[in-house]
Amino acid sequence: MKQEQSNKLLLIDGHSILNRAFFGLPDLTNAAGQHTNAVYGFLNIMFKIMDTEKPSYLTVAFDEHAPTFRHKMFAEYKGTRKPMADELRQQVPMMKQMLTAMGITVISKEGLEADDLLGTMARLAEDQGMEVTIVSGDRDLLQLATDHTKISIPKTKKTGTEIENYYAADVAERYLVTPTEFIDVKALMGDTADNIPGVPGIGEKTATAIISQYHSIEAAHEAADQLRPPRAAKNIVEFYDQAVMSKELATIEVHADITYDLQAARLTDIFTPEAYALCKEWEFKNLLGRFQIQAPRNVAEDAFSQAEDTQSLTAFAEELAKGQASYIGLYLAWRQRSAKEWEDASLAKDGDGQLSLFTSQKISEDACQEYEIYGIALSDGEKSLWAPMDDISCITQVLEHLIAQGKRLACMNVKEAIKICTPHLQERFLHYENVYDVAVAEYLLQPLKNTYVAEDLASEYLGISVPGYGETFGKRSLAQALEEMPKEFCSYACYEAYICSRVAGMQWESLKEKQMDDLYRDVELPLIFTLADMELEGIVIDAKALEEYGGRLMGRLVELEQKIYDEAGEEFNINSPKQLGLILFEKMGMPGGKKTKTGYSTAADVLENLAPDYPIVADILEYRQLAKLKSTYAEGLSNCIAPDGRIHSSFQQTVTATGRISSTEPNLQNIPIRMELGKLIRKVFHPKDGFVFVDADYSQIELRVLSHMSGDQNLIHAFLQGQDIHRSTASLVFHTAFEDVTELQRRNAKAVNFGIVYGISAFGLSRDLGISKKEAGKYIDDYFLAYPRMKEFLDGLVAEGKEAGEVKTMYGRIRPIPELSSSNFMQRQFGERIAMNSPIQGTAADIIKIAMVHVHDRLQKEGLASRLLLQVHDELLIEAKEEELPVVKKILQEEMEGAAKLVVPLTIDMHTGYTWYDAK
DNA sequence: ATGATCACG
DNA sequence: ACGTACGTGATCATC
Repeated sequence: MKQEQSNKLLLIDGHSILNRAFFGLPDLTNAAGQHTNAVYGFLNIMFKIMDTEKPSYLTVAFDEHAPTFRHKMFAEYKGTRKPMADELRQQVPMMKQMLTAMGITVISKEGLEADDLLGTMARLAEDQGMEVTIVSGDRDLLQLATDHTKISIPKTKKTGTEIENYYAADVAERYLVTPTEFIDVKALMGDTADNIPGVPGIGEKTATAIISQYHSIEAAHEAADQLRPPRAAKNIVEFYDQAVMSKELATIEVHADITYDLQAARLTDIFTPEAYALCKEWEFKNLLGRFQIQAPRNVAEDAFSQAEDTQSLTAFAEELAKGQASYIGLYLAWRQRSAKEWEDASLAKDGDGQLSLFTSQKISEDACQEYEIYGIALSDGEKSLWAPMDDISCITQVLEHLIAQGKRLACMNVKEAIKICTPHLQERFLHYENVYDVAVAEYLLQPLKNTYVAEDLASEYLGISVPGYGETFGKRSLAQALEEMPKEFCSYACYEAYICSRVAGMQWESLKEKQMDDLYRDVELPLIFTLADMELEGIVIDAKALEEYGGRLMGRLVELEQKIYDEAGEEFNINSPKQLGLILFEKMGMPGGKKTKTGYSTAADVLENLAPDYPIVADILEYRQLAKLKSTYAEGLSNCIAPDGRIHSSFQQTVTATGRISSTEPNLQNIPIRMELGKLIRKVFHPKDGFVFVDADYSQIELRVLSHMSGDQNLIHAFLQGQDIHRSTASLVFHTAFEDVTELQRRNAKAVNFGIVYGISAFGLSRDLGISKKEAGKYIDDYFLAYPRMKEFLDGLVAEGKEAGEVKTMYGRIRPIPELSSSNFMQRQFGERIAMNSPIQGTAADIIKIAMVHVHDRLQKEGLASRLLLQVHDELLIEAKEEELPVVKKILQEEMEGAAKLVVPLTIDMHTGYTWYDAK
């Protein structure tokens, strides 16, 4: 950023602004669990002022010891003096680190408050003819305002940050006293937060009135007999010494004994690579745009060579193969066609008879049909190379060659590489041993990150800054980027390969340190292959049946819509919660269950309470249900059917905080089952000809995991006896003989069991059961009496979470919990529930992942045609060849139940059928 | 882009 | 005094 020459000095009251930012912004944390909101807010305020002021000099002043600046900070915070919040304290050194990285002068001095530093520097600078701006959230600084020193006070408002500016004249206008007199006003009225006693009985109004007339405490004292409120007059005399002392305390030092080298505070470019790296690390994505940094040159640009043809690529690859590097970074560029493009392609080809290209058979023969390949980047951790290439066989040739040399391929997305490189019927040349997924490994180390991209890894592991895809290419697709910015594209691809190759080894060491190397090697990495095959396989959908289903919904929806309009007396958008709320609660005057920030809540549980009294509500509920089924499932699924007649959902391995996998485009993990009408959707999921579905789901896996991890004998006993677990809980909690447990008792006990797994809270349980919080609390107490080890275990998890900042599953998967160190009670409470839930949910997730890998590998090893298609958290769906049915069932039973050795047995329920509906 | 709602485990 | 059950993703409306 080019600085205009000016004689402007910007001074920032560091702690004050940091504090402002901290309380003005919601708690932000980065993936590493660091709190960042204050630093982020500070930078925003600083940039905003710099943009308008364009100063040539800048200095930030801090108090020497953070706790000594306690004062005004918490004055606005209910007047109580708490220790500085931990989340804020942590950010003080971070802020200084950022400022230092930006080359900004940071000043602090033992025994001096920031106020005194600011005052002194301002005077020094003004004496040298500078224009000074002091930024602070503290109005006490107004006493420093002159004709050449401006006090800027940022205000965080809804619309953004607004800044109030005060020169001496502005102070006089706003407060009716001069900046110097402002001291006397404060001395009279006092300030508890600052330990300034003031004069009793004199508040802001009286103080201002007195000083604006007499201009100083001394003068007011002399004229005490004329002072207006008699009580003030009396007290000014009686407490005169105290008033004088207060004035001394309130006065900011402007001649402090410091050396301040103005020239050293001259601004150069603050957008340095170091600052950029910090912005990346702390995830200040909005600020990155301010940095002009292009691909940094510290990775030796000239090391990148560009190959135009396959031959030179092969030559380079051979060269790489001879090298010593144990990891070869790999970056495959691909673009998955959208459903729309498939549609267009099919239509276009329809006329000239090439539709067969997109039939199911063709695709299963050569899954690469799905991709457009643009090229490949390779790196050995020193040199990198990008080779444009659209023929997958050239790529596989090179990779096979590298693998034959014993190299390991490290890349950002092994699953896609597998899908691209491994046509179904060919023997797979990518194996567990010769690939390494940098993103999946990073997910284990930092499971809370939103994205796993090379540039973040570069700054974390290598300390270098690389622009992200969007920074260079904006919203361009890969194809557009390659077309319009070939040079940058080359650089980008090369960097990605370079980073993967460099990071892999370091990351592996981190995994070992954190004792997650086994988890990675034995579970997550093999799982990549399992998921790739599941995605390639897809699941057959009966498109016609799906359309009929949608049609049926449509018919009823039209009826309901009209009925609702009639009942409401007008037409409106039933899908709009806002409009619906107005109709129900204002126009029709229903008793307002008020909720949500934006207005009335119209959520199902609210409407259900109204349904018995208002027929329209029942219709709306039915309408909602049908609309959901139609848009999300009937239409949503239909849009995802590939030309092969199947749906190829994506399974995400780096998304959830607990270690579960998730499913997208479409989500096949939330297909309706609870309501019969929704469950019917499952009839459109078919096995292919000659195959049959086998669906196996774990029975109570989370409670079994809990019984194992807690070691509670009562829970273990129930599982060992094969008892109905909710009935058993009811029996123990309600002191009822097992056989005499009522349905209601069982239902309540079931809710309690859920509560335990979720991280119990009386409120949550009471809401779920529709009972009072007190009753719910009693249930919980009784539960812990019945299961003595359970409280100990759950408290232990919370303690562990607080101690280590993270909790672990049985297999060592970690879940950081920054919420536990929050000063916000609710946040902390949330953290405690996470600490209780994550090890349980996560261990169950680990176990089914192990089962998936084992099932997948056995199907493969035993040469079966049956395939694993879906995972739904505690359930696996297999498409089994009919002849293989017995062996498939055996495999499922053995591998799912044998996936973990717990003190209680793991059991599954299994069903077969010719639709997913029938297999449940 | 965000919030509300609702589908699943 | 506060205001909550844990984990996801898709859709629609609204900003």
